[in-house]
Amino acid sequence: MRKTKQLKLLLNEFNQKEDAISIVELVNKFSDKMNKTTVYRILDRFEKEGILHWFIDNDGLKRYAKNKKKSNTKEVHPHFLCEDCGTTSCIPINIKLPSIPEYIIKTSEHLLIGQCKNCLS
Amino acid sequence: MRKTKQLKLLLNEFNQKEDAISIVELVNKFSDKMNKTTVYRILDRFEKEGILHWFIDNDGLKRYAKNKKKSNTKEVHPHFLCEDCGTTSCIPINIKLPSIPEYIIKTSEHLLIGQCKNCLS
DNA sequence: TTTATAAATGCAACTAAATTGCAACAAGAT
DNA sequence: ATCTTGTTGCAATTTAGTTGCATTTATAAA
Repeated sequence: MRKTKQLKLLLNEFNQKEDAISIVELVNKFSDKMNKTTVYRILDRFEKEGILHWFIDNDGLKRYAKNKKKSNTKEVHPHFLCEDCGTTSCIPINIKLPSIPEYIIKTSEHLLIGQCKNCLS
Repeated sequence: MRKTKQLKLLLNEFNQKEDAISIVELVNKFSDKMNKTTVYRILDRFEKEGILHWFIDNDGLKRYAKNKKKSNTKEVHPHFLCEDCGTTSCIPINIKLPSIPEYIIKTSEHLLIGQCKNCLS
């Protein structure tokens, strides 16, 4: 991966804050710095490289967040969406998956919705 | 709610099969029977009435499924998506939610992805 | 330092899901 | 049978995401 200006800007964004960021948010924020197509493509590359992972939030928007460890193995963890401030973040815990007879579960997505610590005070 | 022809068609569809159905699927299936806007609006009404509930699948598409009990209280249960046949269905079990310090969890969405019983045989 | 080249970007056009406003229609109450 | 208003159809619009292609640029090699 070439270290382009655009790539550095996006990488920096994810290093600044831990939260999951929607593509739309990034496209808007950097609309004067890079083309929206570029945002999509860089995020796609980051995901393939194991730097970011993504999930679909309850609005149907794709959100990206940093991976804790640089590994290709996708760690299953829930994401938390604060109804008040809209912040979405990774929750570093394990969800105990039920085993369902006659079904094979390969992966899963978990979105917890409520109020975050900032909005509770 | 008026019992229109279009409403009956959609209601019947959900009574026929238990699976969660994407709006896109319904719009296509009934393209000669009703306008796509009508599909969206009827589903919206069904949800408000507590007949259906919805969730976003991993493609970002909205899917609707029948509620077990006619109640406004949203029951939390996981949904299962079969990677092979694309079938998406409600799994009638309880997911044990972790309690996260300083967070309040009001509701949650769980999407399990793998192979369903039909595709395993 | 210059050159070559493949990766990356910008742009414009496009697809597809979902929404909106408004006129026309029809369910069902009176 | 008529009236009222909930409901539908239609066309236009919004928004997320994708694609093809020409241009640019990071970086490795000369």
